Amino acid sequence: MIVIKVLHSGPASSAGQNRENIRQHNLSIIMNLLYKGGTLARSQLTSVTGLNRSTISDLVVELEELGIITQSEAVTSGGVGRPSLSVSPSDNIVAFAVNPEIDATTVAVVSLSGDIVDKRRYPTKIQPAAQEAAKIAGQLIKDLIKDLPAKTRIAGIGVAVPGQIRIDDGVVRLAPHLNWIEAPIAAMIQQETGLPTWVDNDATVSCMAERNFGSGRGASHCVYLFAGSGGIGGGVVVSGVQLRGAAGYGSELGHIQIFDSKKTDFSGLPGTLEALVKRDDLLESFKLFGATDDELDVEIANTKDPKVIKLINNQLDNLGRGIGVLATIFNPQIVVLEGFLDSIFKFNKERLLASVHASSLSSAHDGLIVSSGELGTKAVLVGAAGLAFAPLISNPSGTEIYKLSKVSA
Amino acid sequence: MIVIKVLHSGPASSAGQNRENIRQHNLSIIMNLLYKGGTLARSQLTSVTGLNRSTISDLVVELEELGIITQSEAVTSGGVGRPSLSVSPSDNIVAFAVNPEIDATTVAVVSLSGDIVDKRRYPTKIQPAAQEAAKIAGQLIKDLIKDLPAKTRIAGIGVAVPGQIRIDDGVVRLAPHLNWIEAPIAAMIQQETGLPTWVDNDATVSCMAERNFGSGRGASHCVYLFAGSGGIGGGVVVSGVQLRGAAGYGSELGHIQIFDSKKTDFSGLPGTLEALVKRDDLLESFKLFGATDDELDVEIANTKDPKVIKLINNQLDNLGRGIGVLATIFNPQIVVLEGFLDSIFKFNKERLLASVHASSLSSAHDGLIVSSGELGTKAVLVGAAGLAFAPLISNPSGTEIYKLSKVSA
DNA sequence: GGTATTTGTTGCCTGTGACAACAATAGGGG
DNA sequence: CCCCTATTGTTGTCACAGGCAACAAATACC
Repeated sequence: MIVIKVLHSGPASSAGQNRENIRQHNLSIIMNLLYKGGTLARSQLTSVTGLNRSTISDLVVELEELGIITQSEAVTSGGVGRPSLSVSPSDNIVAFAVNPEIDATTVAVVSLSGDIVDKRRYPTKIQPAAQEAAKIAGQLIKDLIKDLPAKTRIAGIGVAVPGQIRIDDGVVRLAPHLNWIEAPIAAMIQQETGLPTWVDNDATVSCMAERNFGSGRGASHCVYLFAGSGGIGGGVVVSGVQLRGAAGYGSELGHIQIFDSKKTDFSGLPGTLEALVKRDDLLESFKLFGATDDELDVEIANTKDPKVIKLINNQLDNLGRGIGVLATIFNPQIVVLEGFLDSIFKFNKERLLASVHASSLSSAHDGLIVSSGELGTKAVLVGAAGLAFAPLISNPSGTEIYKLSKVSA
Repeated sequence: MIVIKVLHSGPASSAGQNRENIRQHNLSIIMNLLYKGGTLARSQLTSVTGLNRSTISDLVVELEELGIITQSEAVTSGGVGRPSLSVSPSDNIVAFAVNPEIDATTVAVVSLSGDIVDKRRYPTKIQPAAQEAAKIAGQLIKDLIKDLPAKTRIAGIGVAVPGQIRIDDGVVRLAPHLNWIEAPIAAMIQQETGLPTWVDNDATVSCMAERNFGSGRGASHCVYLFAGSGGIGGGVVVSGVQLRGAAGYGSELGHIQIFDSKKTDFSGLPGTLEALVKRDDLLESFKLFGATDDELDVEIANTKDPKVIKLINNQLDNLGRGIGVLATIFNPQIVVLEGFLDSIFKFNKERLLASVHASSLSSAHDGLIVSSGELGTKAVLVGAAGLAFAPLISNPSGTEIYKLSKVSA
């Protein structure tokens, strides 16, 4: 039996545990392991959960009957004794991931095992209004459904928005780059499709994706920094749980003030990480306006211009300071960098690490890993889909899953 | 039944829940509620936990037989129907709190309900070595035991140290002001007393005390900032759980860099909160070397010297910036200030709040409460005792409690 | 004093995981 | 090739803990 170390803090919830909760909890534990781990042997489930063989058997059969996992005799090879059955998340369960951006809205079909099955991107000339984005998403989802096998079932829709989200009711409080204010995007998309929809911040869901499937796999404490055309977003995992804050507006890591500078970020705050590590500054130095992240990445990797190098180094120093502050606060196992932050990191890793070390206590940065994201642009889509899978994972037997016909409008 | 909202993050632990765990969990839930809430009616326990009346009855009887709670017919008055029985943590269960400081080592007897029953302070001319502090603590504990009722039972010893702690083995990695390095203080005190001993950072335990019994009562997200002669320490509660970091060295909030300044803190980092909000600077301006926090508090409240006021205002601006950064990251319900940070806060609350607002997004500081600590110097002792109560609370039926004779050496 | 309301108590029921025994399947050694 | 060991799946039984219903107890209100 795994001993749960609870030191001083006590249970997070005050809810009592009754019999139904146990079953639900144990089903959830298994789904969670399968979601993050992909295919696992039943014997592994037994040893990791500490539950009895017969109990695992019972639980797995129930999940199989619910149609959300599959069992196979796929030989895992090796070892004495009777080979254990393999258990996998069902390929037939998918979620839609929606990501509205300034210049396009993207929708992906993501399987329960975390793979992107299909993807559509709908470019827009200017940033879409919320209602417009919802319409685009609805249409793309209907298009995508046509190509899905008939037996596919849908967990729901997850939306990743670059802005501040009230996750309780799925309203975008403020998305400055999209120019959305108090936009009930979840309700709008639900209206278009008839499918249950959840929303969260893009960096937050990307963080969870990297934690579950990418560089941060298995980390209990993980800091994620993402930078694209919309500034710097951040996500944090603390003790395995996403940091959201009391009202859900936490982990705005781009907006922490680290220097005296009068340079302001998009929200008007001076001296913040986002103000001092700016993608636009790099684009300007390259005279590369409107470039994609990939193009910028190549430029950075190949530059020999001393002025540009000086700029990059300066940004690395500033980024290192920001990471140092976050390391001092969170003492994470890993800091994951994505977007052009990763590009400049790869340009001169030593410089960034030196800056991190100069900006934090040794206890905080000893053993700290700074790493590129593994998932790249997939992170935000896989993470958004995770929003829709969450209810299914936390309550497998009590969560509805929908047939394709639910949407055929 | 209370619905536990688990969004996207999944269970923190992968351990399965078997029958024993349920019982333990439910006993723990009740102990946790009683520890934080003091006396509660059985009917309250029923409604808060969502468990059945008969189940609560069963659980409470078991806890009573274990001798860690008491039931009484104390009338809570009011309301129709049969009056509910009152349930309270037993007064006979205590823990010892040890707090080694530069100029003295303090030991307190703290009851399970969070009251300080007795206290001894042993002044030292210079900072004590770890072994010396352990000896002092051992002696004070033996002295305190003489005055305790014979029926008293001891949960253990909690030690709060101003430094970086490896909580797994109770070793102080580094306590700069005490000049301790790799000091196994838990083992030393356990050796002196024969009682199980836990150690943690002083600000961390104080934070938990304020969260459980003080200004932060009931907050799911709470930031705590403490400043004494040993610089600025911090603690954070995230989703009801203390932030510790991967290796346990997190929440060093005094060491976050917020400005360009070349002023360094005690650890040598420039531009940190601790470097820019310095107690010594105030003492110097008052020519009040070696003053206590209480004396300093009075001086600050009554000062009319423009130069001093300018200094205080400057510190308030810096402190506000630090709080702004933390609010942006954590989006807490409350920020609790203790020590001279509280003194300058009371001197000009508006100025501090203005600085916080200027240094954070409105989403992060909307509804944010900045507050003085309620517990004052008691916080660190009550919090340290909480370390010793933690095992008892998380596993009431499986944790040993000790008689006084265990220590009589 | 009667009624409604709330809570404690008791006995019984049910769901769920543990456990033991057996079967199945693998590798290794003679 | 057979036997032994090791591991895992399966099945039936058991025990435990919480739910539930009925009743008793204690209060407020009319």
